[in-house]
Amino acid sequence: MKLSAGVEWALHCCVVLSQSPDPVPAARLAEYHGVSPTYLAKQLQALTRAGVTQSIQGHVGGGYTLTRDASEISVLQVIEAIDGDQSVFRCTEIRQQGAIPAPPSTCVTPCAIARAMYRAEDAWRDALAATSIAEIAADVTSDTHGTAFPRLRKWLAATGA
Amino acid sequence: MKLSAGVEWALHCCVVLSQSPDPVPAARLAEYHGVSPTYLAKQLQALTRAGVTQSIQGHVGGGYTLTRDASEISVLQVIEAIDGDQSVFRCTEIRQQGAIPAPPSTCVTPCAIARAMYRAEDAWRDALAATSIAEIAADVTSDTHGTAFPRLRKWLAATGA
DNA sequence: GCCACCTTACTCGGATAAGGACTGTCCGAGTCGCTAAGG
DNA sequence: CCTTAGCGACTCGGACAGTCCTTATCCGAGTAAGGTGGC
Repeated sequence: MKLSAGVEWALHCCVVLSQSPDPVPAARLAEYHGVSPTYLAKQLQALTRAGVTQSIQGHVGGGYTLTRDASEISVLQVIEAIDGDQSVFRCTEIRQQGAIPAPPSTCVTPCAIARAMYRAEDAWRDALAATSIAEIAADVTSDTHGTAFPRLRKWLAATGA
Repeated sequence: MKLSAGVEWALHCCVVLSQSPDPVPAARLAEYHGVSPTYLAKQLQALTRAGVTQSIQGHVGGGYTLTRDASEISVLQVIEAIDGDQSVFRCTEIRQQGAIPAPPSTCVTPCAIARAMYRAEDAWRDALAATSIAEIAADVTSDTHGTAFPRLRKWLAATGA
């Protein structure tokens, strides 16, 4: 089990976008992070489809912006935008197959194994839903002693002009 | 992101093994669950490598048994045996790449994004580690009003004899 | 001088190949019980 | 009748293809600004 690399990229992009009032083009985000521009574009499109970001097409000052304040965007929303909102564990109901299949009447609730997996998954989702992009940005600020984002904004303004 | 189907199989097999004092061959487990015998064998071998099960080779009464009481085997141990114990989220340290790389001196700790992901993952692992195979077996018993395991043991004895 | 049109440059968007992991399979290695021959 | 060597059947174990999804890429669709020609 592994999480798509695009999730990491998308999260970093959301943090960057939270620091820029102006739209930022996909190519600029890719250049800033040193990743594939075309593949990053795919992730940004997914974010837009999920309503996390919005895009301004055509027009020189175009690019991507967040649709709402960074404090209103959770890490979980970004992950589900990229990776899908389907469950990590998928019960195939093998209890209803094989030599001694369980009668459907006893299968109105998920099997005990699936319940345990779903419980753990809920704990995972809760933790991710409780963390917002704004909180991560605040952590980055304290990690870098406030140096990261001013430099970022300066770079964005320089390349944008 | 998705969890291997082998994880579900392995969990079901552990529950079955917890109900059988005698070794159960891989082919019998596959027949009981209605899954591919050869692929299930692969999962059982992984469980043995991880020390969750032990195998008795040769000799007609051979097969797999649990290495310890089902209450001492957590769901997490089974998952890690099949799927590996590597982290779901893998930080590629893109903060140190691109246009404005972070100096390594500020990267002694994981970046804020990775920390958030690891926190959520710890919550997931904690929930899985807190659930044992014995608890799942107890849930199955109550789900089926105590009918499932007697029938299972009878079937195992019948086909084994 | 003013307006409308066209060209242009820039941006996103979806459809299209390559690589790797999960899925599924096969045959060889190992071990104990049974059989049969010899003492 | 007892012992022992050989045979056989059954089991696990690791090495080998097929298929789906992730990764990576390309070209087309859309938009607004700026220039140009006409009125």
